[in-house]
Amino acid sequence: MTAMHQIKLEELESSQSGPTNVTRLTPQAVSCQVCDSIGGCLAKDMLISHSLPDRTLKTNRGIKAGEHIYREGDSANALYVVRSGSIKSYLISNDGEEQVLGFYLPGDVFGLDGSEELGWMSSAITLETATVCRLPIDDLDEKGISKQLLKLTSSQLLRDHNLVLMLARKDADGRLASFITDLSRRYQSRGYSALAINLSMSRQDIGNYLGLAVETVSRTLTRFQESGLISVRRRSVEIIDLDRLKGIAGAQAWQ
Amino acid sequence: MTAMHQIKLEELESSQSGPTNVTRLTPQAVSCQVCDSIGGCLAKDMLISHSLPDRTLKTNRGIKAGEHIYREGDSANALYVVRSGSIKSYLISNDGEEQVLGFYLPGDVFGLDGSEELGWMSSAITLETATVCRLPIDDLDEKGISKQLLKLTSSQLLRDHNLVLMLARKDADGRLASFITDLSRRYQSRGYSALAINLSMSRQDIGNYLGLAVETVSRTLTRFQESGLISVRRRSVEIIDLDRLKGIAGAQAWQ
DNA sequence: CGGTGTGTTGACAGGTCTCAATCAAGGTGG
DNA sequence: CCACCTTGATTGAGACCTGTCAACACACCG
Repeated sequence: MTAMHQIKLEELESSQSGPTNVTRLTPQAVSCQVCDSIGGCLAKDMLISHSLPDRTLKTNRGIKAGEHIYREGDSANALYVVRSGSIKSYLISNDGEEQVLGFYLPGDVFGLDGSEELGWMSSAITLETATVCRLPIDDLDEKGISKQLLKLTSSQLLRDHNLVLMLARKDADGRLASFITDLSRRYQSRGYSALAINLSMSRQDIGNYLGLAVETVSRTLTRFQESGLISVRRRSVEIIDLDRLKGIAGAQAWQ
Repeated sequence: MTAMHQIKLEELESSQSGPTNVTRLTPQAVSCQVCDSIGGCLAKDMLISHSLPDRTLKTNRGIKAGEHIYREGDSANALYVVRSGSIKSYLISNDGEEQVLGFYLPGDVFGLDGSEELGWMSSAITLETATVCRLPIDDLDEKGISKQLLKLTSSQLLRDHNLVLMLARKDADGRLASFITDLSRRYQSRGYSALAINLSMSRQDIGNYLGLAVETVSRTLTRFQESGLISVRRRSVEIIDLDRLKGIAGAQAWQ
């Protein structure tokens, strides 16, 4: 299982060690200290506050779109932080259907839903070229880190609870409005524009995530546009009336 | 915040220190070693494998129905294990609506969705007279326990993912069938009957949990009965055709 | 006995899914 | 360079499931 990841990383390295890597300014793996991540990094805070060795955090650059970071069942021996790009988390139910569980943006921690013994409960795949940092579990097993770990996992649980709240209580309009305003909020908190969003996921993925048919996603977005809420052209969404959109989004769990 | 719990426990103690407690064979707080819990106890395994002090685990007996174990926002300074009875976990969205997140049966660990800093993300309330064990976080912060912690939290995440899967992909029949077969499976694994279930939660709670109107819950259960799948009379459910019920329940995440 | 909370049953409207066709964009090979 | 195919996204029509509103039945309890 560990070998699988190693192979993946080696493939990446070799695929990047062509004539092009002469122009690369940063090596494939960089240390935490020199990370230029915008908007802070949970992992960095965690490492610094526990003065863990710098080797703990390795960054893998340029993972191509559609590559897996880990797969369901792999022995979960690390946590990950998104540095650039976006990641889709999903599971395959025992009847073979996919269920999208969430999307991770730069700064997000993912990979918490697994253990060495039971393996990961989900798979993680890049939606576009991405950079992720890897924190091996073995390096995290220091005294005093349990509380940090519970803080991370409870953030993930809050995320899931918001999804449950959405699926259980909202109609298609509320779900799409929540989805868009959530992306807007998260991008803004990372220093990006709050109103110009470039979707990295397909309508299929959005519908799957929100428990809606693709047709409903498409129709609802069109109706939002006709109502002057947003302007949408394929993967690019511009928010025109954020306040009204938030109103339609409605309830969420207290953050 | 911690005071709130202390008060609650003291109230419990005093409310039980009447003439009746003469007949009680066990004290209000018992140690982990003498626990007669059926079907194993995750907490016990955890304590023993890390040889934590016995004082770590205290049991609170006879919490009355409708009492809170903890509330949203309280500083999360402990994990809990159900010893008897059943617990409902829920949150209040920022528009004041309740969302039920899950039900915990004897042996289940709950209270993982919180941190000292951010507080609990949900509330936990007893659905009937219950006994729970309390594991203070401070006592869990030993070297080598991170993996155990991740195993517990990933179990909780699997639970949530199954709920998401259900809400996103299943119709009313599938949700109710899943709900019943899940209870059946969990009761069986704890040594209880797999076919005779006594629901501790109201139709309201079930509907809220499954994202359905109470009327739909009622109607669906009636239809299940008419189809010879189950026999239902108020809170007691008898499973007649478990295989067919599992067929209707359909997909779930791999356990 | 009435009151209250809980659960059941009925009628109806409406939102969403399914099935289908069409359109736009990108890639491939001749 | 263009025809062709593939994939993703949009739009339309109809059926069906589920929510809403309402009335009623049942158990529990003062």
